Amino acid sequence: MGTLIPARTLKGFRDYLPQMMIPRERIMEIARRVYRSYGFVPIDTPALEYLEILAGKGSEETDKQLYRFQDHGGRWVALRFDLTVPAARFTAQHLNELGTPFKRYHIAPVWRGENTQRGRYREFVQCDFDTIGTHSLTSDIETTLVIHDLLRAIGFREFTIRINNRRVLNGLLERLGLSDRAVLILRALDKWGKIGSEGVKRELEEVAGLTAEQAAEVLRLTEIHGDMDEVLSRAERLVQGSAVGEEGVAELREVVRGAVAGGVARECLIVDLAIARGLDYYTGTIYETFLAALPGIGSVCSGGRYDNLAALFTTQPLPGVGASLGLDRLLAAMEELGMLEAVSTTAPVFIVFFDHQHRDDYLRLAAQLRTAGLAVELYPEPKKLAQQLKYADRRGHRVAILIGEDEFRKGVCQVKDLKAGTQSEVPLDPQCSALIEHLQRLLG
RNA sequence: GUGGCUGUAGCUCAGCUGGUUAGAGCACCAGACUGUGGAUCUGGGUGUCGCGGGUUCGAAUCCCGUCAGCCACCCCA
Repeated sequence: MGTLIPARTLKGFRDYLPQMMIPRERIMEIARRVYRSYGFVPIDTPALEYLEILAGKGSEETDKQLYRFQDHGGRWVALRFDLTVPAARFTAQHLNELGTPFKRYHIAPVWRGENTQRGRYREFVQCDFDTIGTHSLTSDIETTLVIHDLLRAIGFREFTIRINNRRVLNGLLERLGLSDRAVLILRALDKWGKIGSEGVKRELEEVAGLTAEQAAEVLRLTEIHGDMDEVLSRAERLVQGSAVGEEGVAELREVVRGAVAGGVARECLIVDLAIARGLDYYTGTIYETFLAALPGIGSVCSGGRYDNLAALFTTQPLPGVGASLGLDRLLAAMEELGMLEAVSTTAPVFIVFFDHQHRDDYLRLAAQLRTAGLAVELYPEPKKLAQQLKYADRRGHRVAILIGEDEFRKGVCQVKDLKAGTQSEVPLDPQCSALIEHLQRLLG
């Protein structure tokens, strides 16, 4: 008798049980459907890349979080920490076959060796979509529309897409002569929602070394709230004199107007001059999306515009814009909000197994129903009826079909609605057309 | 990565300052009910007290280490 190996998973890595995997796949399917409805096309890339492809591409922080090691051939390799850098490499490598603008989506796991927390894992799935190879703000607008459609399709009504433009921030900092400290300032500013004006002011002065007057100027960004048009005009005054800043405000105005014209509900869209996060490569529009019911979990869909994604891989400039839905974080939120139905079956129809003599009949019936597009599970053995029904009920099957000796003799079947508890007798013709019709009506 | 909290049954937890065979509710399994689930009743504990070591006559309880989860920082999806 050997020693058992403890069954366990690594910190930040998880198993997915059916009741988790079913909604997970459902959301991935929704994301695919929404992306495709805008003409985005799927791609995939390897999980593992040459280290030099990934190292130093995000921020200092993502560099630290990079899983890296030598492979069996002595090559230095790393697991991708996002899908954007691999997309840059991919686009540079296949540019001639792709042509621009290139709209791709990519749903795949990424890895970051950081400390874990609720909604924060070391392996998680991102659902990216990007439009590469165009400067047009139409694509920024479309990105907003996709985020909006996506969250609505998943079932959210109350969420806010916070939108800003890096140029607005850069313009303001330029005007204040603080461009060299942009990173520190944006980092401090970004904490506003958490530590408040006083906290940000302190950090601006102590960490970024701003004077009290400069800090106050920067903080004015956070004081601008309310109506979008009002926010935009005030932003305009704030950056007055800076060409970059004025350009940023103009872009922001155009994107917001376009998004509303394209169908984004006004209450879902907020111009928030204080959002600054995102990886260092963003240069224009930036997006963050928060759930009204659970803002604490962080942004569930972030992104932005970058001027030159693939500068390190090709001399050809490749601007682009896109965003990424954090599937695992979103699911953690939905679980906390009780939005996940406890279903652990993928087949709405359940066939009770009465009698071994009739196995072929059950198999034939199941096949006919599947041909009609219905997902059907046949219980594998003639256990007690009560147990089979209990099993079907627990799993979340919607209807059970009962055919025993009596039914076979009469040429009918019992169709039991497991949710309503009602049952009706349906004739069994050779094509099962009456049954199929009945089931389709029952299942909507 | 830094600091803190937690870890007892499938789940939520109780188990006082160390003391005999480790408990509750829910869930689960079996039966009452060999053709009707969610209800009721009866029966069943389903457990390496996360793991390893130490202190002790004796450890779920105290100490150290480790693994994991959570919280804050950091950063981010």
